[in-house]
Amino acid sequence: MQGETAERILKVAEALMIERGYSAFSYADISEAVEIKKPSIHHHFPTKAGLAAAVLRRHREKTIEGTEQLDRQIEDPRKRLHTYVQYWEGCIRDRTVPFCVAALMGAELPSLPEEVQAEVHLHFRVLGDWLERTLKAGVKAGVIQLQDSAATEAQTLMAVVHGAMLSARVTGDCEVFRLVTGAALKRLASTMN
Amino acid sequence: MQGETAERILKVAEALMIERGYSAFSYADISEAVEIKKPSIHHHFPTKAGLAAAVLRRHREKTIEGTEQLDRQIEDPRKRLHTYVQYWEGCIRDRTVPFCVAALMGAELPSLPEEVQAEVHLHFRVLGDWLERTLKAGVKAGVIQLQDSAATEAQTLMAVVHGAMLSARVTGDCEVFRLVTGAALKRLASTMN
DNA sequence: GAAACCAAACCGACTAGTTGGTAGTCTACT
DNA sequence: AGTAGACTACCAACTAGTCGGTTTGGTTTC
Repeated sequence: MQGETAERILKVAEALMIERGYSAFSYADISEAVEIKKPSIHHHFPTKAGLAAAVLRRHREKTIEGTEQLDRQIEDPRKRLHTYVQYWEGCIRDRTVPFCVAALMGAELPSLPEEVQAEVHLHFRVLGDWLERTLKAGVKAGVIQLQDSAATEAQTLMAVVHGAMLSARVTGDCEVFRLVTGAALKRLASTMN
Repeated sequence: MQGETAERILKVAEALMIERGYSAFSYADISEAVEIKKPSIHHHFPTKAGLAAAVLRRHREKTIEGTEQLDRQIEDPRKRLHTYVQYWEGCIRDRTVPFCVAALMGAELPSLPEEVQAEVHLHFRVLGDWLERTLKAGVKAGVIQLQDSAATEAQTLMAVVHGAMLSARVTGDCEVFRLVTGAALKRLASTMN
């Protein structure tokens, strides 16, 4: 769909958005990192809102791709959730992706352009749906037990992951993420497992 | 400690920070809302970083005051936690304080001035400590049961609250906050209660 | 195979508006 | 007289975005 430069811009923009949020990153920052002049960025992404929306679209597509891969490759739904959480643990630990872009944009939601807001909404729905489906599959397979509705438990898991991310960012220590998400997953495990 | 105008500036600044985050609010915005010219704000708060730090300091003091009041007025530690969560539920529902300033600043942490970062760190420590103390008191009183260390459960509760706040902001619906935090508190309740 | 053409990529120079912050002045109250 | 609070008038730096023009690589046409 798009060239190599556009891809590099998207990657840098994502990193900057994760580090600083929407309003604290600028085309000048990207210009420096990509080693391309500012107007050239506008050539690829005419507006900042469009660029941010593109970053989130790409992130959502990767999320969908990733979860579908988990669905295919791992039979046990409980292990799928475990792998999903471990993925984030790795990203936070090695500081490559220390936060979820969509979650960060969610925190800033009211001040975002509508087109960006829409992408954030979509990501939360997509992720919530996958978690709920996976929890239900786990119950069916007898490896997960729920104390509330699957919808509520899915929202809880999402909240725990996002909240633990936040705590990890603030403390600068991935350990709190590991402990908190680990406890949440343990609680979902069926007793006979 | 400070005059009435300074207090009004702090209130408006807090509201703006909650709505937009650190870098997306400006002295011009405050100027408009407080109906005072921009340089007059600098008279009270010379730098933006100092103003933000003051907002967080005030927020932390109110948090400490509030939790101490809970400790005094409510005997049952489980009910103290319940009241704490209900307080936020009310704030989110009536849209007066739809998010925790410190949590939002935490999300933006890497791009914040050091003096603001320090205040964010403090808030997370203060809140985490109170939650842990209260959980331990609940165990002692036999109204709370823990499946992990008090420290981990405290961090979990904090993560759940922050994550649920985020989901409520993104969905624009307080209900998800109620459901998720409600489930978390229910899980802590001792069986014989 | 060279000439002509084209679209995409790129860039220097610029705009209008905003940012946090400063200097100096005026006024009201102690 | 001194001080706190507010003001007008600035500033340099930065913001997203525009303009017109150049370079580039590939495709068509003769």
